[in-house]
Amino acid sequence: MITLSEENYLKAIYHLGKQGAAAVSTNAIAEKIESKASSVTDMVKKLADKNLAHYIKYQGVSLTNDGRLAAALVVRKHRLWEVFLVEKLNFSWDEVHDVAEQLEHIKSQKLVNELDAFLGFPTHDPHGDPIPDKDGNYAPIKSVNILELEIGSEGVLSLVKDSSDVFLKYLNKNNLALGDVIKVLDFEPFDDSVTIQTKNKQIIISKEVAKNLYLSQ
Amino acid sequence: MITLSEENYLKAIYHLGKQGAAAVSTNAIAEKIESKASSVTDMVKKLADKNLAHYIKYQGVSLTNDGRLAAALVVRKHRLWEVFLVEKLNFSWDEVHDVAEQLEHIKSQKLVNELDAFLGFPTHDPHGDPIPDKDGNYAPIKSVNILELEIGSEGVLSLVKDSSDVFLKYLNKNNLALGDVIKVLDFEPFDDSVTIQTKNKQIIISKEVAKNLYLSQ
DNA sequence: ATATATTTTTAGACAAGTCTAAAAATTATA
DNA sequence: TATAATTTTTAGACTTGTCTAAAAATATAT
Ligand SMILES: [Mn+2]
Ligand SMILES: [Mn+2]
Ligand SMILES: [Mn+2]
Ligand SMILES: [Mn+2]
Repeated sequence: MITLSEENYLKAIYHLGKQGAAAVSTNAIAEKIESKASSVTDMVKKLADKNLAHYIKYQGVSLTNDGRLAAALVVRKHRLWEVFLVEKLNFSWDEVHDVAEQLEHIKSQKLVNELDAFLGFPTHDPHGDPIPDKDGNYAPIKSVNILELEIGSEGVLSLVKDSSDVFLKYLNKNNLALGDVIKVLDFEPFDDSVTIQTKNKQIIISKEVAKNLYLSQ
Repeated sequence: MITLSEENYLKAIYHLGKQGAAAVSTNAIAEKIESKASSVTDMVKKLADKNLAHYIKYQGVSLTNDGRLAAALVVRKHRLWEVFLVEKLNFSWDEVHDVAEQLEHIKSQKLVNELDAFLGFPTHDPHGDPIPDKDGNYAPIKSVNILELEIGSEGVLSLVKDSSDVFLKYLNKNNLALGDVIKVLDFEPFDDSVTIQTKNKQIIISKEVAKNLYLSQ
């Protein structure tokens, strides 16, 4: 049995492991999970004892196959619940995260799979993140960050990397939503801001914002 | 903030308080919650400290208004989730309890109220139990136990008091479900068993079974 | 290569929730 | 009403998950 706390650590390691090196550092986990390095060390030992993580003192952590599957299944639940909240319960995309953080820990195979079916087997959550299947797999992400595009190129906004409500409210305020067609008009060398066009309107977005927007096609 | 454990104790006291005396005994709570009397004593002190329960040493426990509302809201969530699982996710009535035990602790006002609306403001759960509203109130139960009826009287099965999967599977096996029209044909004095008719079929049910079946109209 | 800064681990403490065993209070019985 | 049985509480211990402060290891900079 994997506890709620263990699940949160597995998920943190899973996410940190994606965007970076093979081994994840104690401090990185502590920051992500808003705890302290010493707590992470303790927990990581437990995960290693349960064969969910590889751990070498001072060398960082990585997930075993079992650990990665367990983490992916938590992420699967998180994202399916987010879809449920938005599609069925009138939540907006900036309201779902905290509730999904609770719902992702509910233990019931049948519940997850029936929920998946009820939602029509969605492939992405309301923020464009892919939903792992029961084996923890998902289709590779094909969208590319705005900063890597050429001037004049166009695409559909299909993933926002930051799912914090502050960022999502910013997007709401600027009338930007998943599915919008966006055209890159200019890159400003001074501050790396980007001018984009969407819905016949031009707006300038900062580098920090651009870093979180991914277009496809 | 009320913890998960505190919610479970509140619920136990709430349920025990209904079908009996004003003050609930330590042992009764321990049995219901499958813990030990000493654990109950500890927890009950905490509930009293938080003004959720009235507690006098050796004299038992009862809920304050705050405690009763908190308990009713947990019960509300439990029953709404049971309806969701049966109506939307193809669970049968003997599969919902354990999952609802987890879901009832999810904290989100919006979630509960949107779920309620999504389900069409149901008044009863899949076992016929009433669903409290946001103020913890529900319409008084008007159904009456089979053992209290006269021979020849007829009614609709509208509440099963025992929601354990063993009992519900027994009902499934005997093709008895909520909404069935049932007629009382005979009471056997020897063992208090009851002969009933439903769907043009006669069956004999034991006293233990009859105690859990409530008919309305 | 050595000294300094940073990261990570260890040691020890604490809160929540639980348990067993013993003591105290209440209730039942003779 | 005195004694026995039962219930409830207390005392002390244990687990999980967390923290702070100090020690140890690793990384960085001269
Ligand atoms: Mn999320
Ligand atoms: Mn998301
Ligand atoms: Mn139930
Ligand atoms: Mn029920």
